[in-house]
Amino acid sequence: MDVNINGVADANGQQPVEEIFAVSDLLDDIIGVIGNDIKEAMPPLPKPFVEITEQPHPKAIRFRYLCEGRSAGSIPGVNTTADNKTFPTIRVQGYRGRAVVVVSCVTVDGPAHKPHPHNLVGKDCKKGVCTVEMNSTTMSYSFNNLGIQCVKKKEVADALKQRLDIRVDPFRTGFNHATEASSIDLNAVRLCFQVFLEGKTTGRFTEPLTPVVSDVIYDKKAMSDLTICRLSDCSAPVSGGKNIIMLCEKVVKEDIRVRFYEMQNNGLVWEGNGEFTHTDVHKQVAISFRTPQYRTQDITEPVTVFVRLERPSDNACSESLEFLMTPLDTGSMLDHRRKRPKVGGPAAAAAGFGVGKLQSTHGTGTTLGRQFKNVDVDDGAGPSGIPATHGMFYSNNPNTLFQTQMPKQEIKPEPGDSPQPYTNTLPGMHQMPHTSPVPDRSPSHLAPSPVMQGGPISPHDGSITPSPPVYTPLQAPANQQYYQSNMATTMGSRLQQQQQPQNNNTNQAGTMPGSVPLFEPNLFQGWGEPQNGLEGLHVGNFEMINSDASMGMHLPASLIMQGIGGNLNNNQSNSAIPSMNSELNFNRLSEFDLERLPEINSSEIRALLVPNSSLPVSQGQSSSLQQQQAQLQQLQQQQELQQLQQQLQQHDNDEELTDSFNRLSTND
Amino acid sequence: MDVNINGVADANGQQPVEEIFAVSDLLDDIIGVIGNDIKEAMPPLPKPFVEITEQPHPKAIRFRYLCEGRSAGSIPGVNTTADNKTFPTIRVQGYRGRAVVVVSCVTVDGPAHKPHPHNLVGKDCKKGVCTVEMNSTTMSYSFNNLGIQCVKKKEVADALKQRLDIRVDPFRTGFNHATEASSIDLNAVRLCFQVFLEGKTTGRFTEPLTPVVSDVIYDKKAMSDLTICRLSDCSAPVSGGKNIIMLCEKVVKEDIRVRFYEMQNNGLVWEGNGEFTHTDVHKQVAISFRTPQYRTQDITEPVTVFVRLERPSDNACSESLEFLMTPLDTGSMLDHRRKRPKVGGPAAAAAGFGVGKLQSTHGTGTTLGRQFKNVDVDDGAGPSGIPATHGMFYSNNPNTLFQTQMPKQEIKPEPGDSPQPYTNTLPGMHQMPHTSPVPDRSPSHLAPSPVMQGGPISPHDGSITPSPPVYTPLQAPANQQYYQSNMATTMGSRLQQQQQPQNNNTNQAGTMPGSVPLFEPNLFQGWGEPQNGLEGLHVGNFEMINSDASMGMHLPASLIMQGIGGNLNNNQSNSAIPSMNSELNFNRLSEFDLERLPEINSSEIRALLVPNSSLPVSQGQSSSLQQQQAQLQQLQQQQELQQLQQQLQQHDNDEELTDSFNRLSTND
DNA sequence: CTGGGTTAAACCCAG
DNA sequence: CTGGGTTAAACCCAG
Repeated sequence: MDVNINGVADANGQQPVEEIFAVSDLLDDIIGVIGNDIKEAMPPLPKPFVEITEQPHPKAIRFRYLCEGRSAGSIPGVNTTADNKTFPTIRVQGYRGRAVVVVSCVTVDGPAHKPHPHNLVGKDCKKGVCTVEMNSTTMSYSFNNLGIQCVKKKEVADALKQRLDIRVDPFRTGFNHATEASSIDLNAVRLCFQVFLEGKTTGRFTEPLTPVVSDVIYDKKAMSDLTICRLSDCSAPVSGGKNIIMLCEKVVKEDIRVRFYEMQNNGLVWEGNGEFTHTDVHKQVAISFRTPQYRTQDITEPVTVFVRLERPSDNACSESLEFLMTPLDTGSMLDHRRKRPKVGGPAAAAAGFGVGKLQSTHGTGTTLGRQFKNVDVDDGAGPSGIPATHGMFYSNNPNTLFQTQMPKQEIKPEPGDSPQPYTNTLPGMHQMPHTSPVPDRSPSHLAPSPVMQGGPISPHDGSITPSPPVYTPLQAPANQQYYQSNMATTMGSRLQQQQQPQNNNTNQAGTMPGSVPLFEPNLFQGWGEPQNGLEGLHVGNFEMINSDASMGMHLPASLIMQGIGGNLNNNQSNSAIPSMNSELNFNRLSEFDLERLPEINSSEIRALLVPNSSLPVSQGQSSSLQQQQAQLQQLQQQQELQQLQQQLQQHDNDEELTDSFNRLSTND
Repeated sequence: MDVNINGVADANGQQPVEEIFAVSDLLDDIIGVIGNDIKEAMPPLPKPFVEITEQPHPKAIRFRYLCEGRSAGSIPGVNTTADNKTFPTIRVQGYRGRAVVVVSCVTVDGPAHKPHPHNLVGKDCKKGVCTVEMNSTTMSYSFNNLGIQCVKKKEVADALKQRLDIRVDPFRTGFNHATEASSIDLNAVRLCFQVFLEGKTTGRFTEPLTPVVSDVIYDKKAMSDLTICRLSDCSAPVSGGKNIIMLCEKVVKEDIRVRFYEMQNNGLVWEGNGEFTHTDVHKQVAISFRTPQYRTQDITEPVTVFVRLERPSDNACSESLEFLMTPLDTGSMLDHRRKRPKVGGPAAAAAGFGVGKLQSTHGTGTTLGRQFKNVDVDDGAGPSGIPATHGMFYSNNPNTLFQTQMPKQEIKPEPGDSPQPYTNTLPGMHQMPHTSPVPDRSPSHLAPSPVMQGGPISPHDGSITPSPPVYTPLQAPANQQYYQSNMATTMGSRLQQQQQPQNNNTNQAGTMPGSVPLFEPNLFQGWGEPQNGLEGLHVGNFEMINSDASMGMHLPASLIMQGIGGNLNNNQSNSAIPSMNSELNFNRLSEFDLERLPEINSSEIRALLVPNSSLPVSQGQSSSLQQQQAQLQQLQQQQELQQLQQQLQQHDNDEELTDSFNRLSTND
């Protein structure tokens, strides 16, 4: 096993970060030297853990249905930009050596995240989960082709049954939730990363680390931002009551507000709501409302205020548009008719003082009010002109963009929703309010050694993400850490995130008091299954986790593989090989066909590879030529569902399944 | 067989109509006396025919999917009102006696209307077709529970296969169109009525009449009218260019126009279009546009014009709203600020002269512009205030409402699209431009005999629909008959309709030169099937047409049944029985179970009753627990489709099917 | 091929 | 239960 003594981090961070680098590097090296040999001899020793160094982007992709018959795209990293694409990335801390990662979708709600029926699809994905071997030197992996293929409601049970079959249930929640598909939010998932380290036997990945879940990924389709597309008018008299139609992206008529407000010296000096009932919301995409009365009727010049959409349920809001409150005495406006008013920017230009003639003097016929669509994350200079993060309007800060983009379901602040650090740790990272510090856990290798940088596995491996996160906590006021820094600058939000409670990571230490006992020795073993026999099963390719053969496998932790070629057994040579070459080797690994691997000699495994179409649930769903009456069909579907549910709930008692497992575990 | 000599029609029509009554009644009686005995001996004799006395309402119901698991509703008659519900009704002319009707959906395009995959569901419907025995005295039937259950695109082929199986293909078009499901308009159907008269053998309905198709029925869901819901403003300066947002029902952005126009003394004096591109159409339900310049800038008082939506592809249009063109010199408007302008009605009240203040002085916060939704057909006093049918604006006539409500597909004028007479015929009825007159075909019994009126089968049987049709031809200018009367009154539009070419009815006479040979002796026999043997098959219940046993039946015309109870064999007694009683008996007829009928002794028929799930097409569509890759699944679906298509196209060569038919036809 | 708008299919609320 | 609005699932266009 290769030990990298190069502990000097790249000078790309602030001073405190670099100090950490040195310490963590040292610890890491020690672990690296001592290595696996002593790990098992000393169980209570600091355990390696997984961290997410680049979170998936919360809403960059649309979930795709299987029927769409196309790539589901690749989830980008949250810090992705046009010229620097990033991807969800994890790293194992406190360990060097071979390791495989199984990525699957889990439900948003934690801490016991349930298997989510949606499937991961892409290069290394089979049966809805992604399985790869990490770069065993950088101990990092960047998932650059992970798409989310959504299942339809009717197929939730089937999908979860499949997950059960491959025994992917990171938090051992079981599959009872398959019973009530409607309870599962199909518009949001988290990625769950389960890392398995190579154990005593070469090629067998028997040592599970605590699974780590990502931030929430929302279906871009389901979740449209609050967006004002157009206003029929950008001005109204101070007296209020002017009828205005606003075109917007999809809103929920019972949960939307048109808010007017005025800022002065970064302070809120007035606010008022557009008046409308929910019958005034047209097809979810337009609102006709009457303007509120301004705080005073006594103005002689137009006053610039702002309008935006707000969603009461989660305090989300749209970008703010400028809006002109005009004096009551409109007689003077004739003077302004042909000249642009001085106040305001483009909004004022289109304000028109209520006289159509003015608007007709500029504009091309396609501009009406202002149009904002697909407001870019990088658009720091938003049109609102509101100072970043102040009072109730902090979310106009581009850094808080994601805060304004929550799904329509009421979202309650939850520790797991807090942003994860997307990069290295800081001293306070493990000092969560509700968990004990872990003194012997230290981050290591915040930057890869020069020889590894831009290495073959992933271009983003080991790069300390240089750009700041562009989001802030979902519910800032509910966040204890939030007030530690009221700097909304890059550094500020970065610090803030790094000091967030790390609910998903708090359980990394198996010995941590009060934490969920995720490190019980038999945690990742099957439920109620005998453990004997499995140790002796050699599949020869970790790819097997994704093949049908693994369906009968009893421990997701038992990722059993042999080295294929010298590359992956020898980290040193791996890192020295030109990137293309080693990448190809790595890829080829996942393309191996079970049939072509001579190492496999278990006919039992092959037996399991035949599709289990004999299960009653797969029958009867066939749509035959006879059109069935609706009642009959529904009855059948209910029966199928019940059967499926029984399988999911009572799989331990299911003779067929148990038999398969028993046959497998007593084999080889 | 009963002969009704009572030939005096009810005096509910115009004079010319009554004259026809007398003639047709006489002929009808002759036919009734001579009866079936001589019919076959003298083929060219006047043949009985079917007429639709009440058309189905073109857009009253929404097609429902099977999966919606609910009643699909009942298609009302076109003349239905709140206190006088009507239903699609047919009548057989020139015949008295037992007859059954098979109703099925056919495609809109004629004259060779193809079987439409959508299914009829309701009381007497099975396998997607409705089969009832008519009242053998009134020779009329009112279908009061006919719903349309739509099939999804993917199941078009299956649905058509089922129609093939029950041999319902009124115009013998075959089922090749199942190959290209996308070519079938799933948002519109026609009802096709196939009447079979009792032949020589009692209870066997072997004499098909020419099938008759109804007017088009559109899916209410798919076809929203052009409707202006709101305008952000109802006035604009004569200079034009004022930005206005209009909220509307779903429109197609490439096929919509906002038309302004001015009427004076029933003449069009100005028109102009709202300026917008299709990026200004917001989510199909809102349009932001700029007002056109008025014909003159030189006005001192506001001028009332109209706005409406127009769909160029089919010249459909919405109701018209009033709109105020305001003088350029807005200085004077200060004088008007607190008083309502004299011109115009409600639109003027909301006009506001471009000053928000005015609007705020009235209105309640929920009214903005004007709202028009679900404009009722009976709303003769529309808000447009435009005189009926004049110049290009004839379609503001409430009588032309349906003209404004065509589906978005480009609709070309087609003879078959012309409205059918919903009641009795006029002298010119058969004198179509492109078909020869049929001298020996006469309508008969336009009104039932007094004893039958309000009879047991349907309360609407025999009533000469008293109210006028409320629609006009789809493409009035393209209609030759249109200009024969420029009265847009009730009588006028009625006359006009009655003089329409009757494409669907032109083929009623089998001897008509140039017409499709619909009365070839073997027209309704199976394709390429031997005809022998079938005559001898007694099923005992015409219900069999809807049972699986009939799948093997070879002639849709061979509706073979025996009388059940004395009622139906004796028309006289039937008509004398209290309505409930005979209706119940009639209903019970359709509830008979095959198993309970002792008459049946054909094991072959029973063999056919097992679902043909062994067909390859019904397999493989099962969604198994194994999530298949999209490509694989698509491939399989294609294969299934191909198999199905082969069955549909080459069913004559299909051994399995042919074998069934042969077994059936050589049996009993 | 992708992103993303639109239609067709399901679902479900309110009367 | 009905009518009919809304969501979820498919489809498909434009770049």
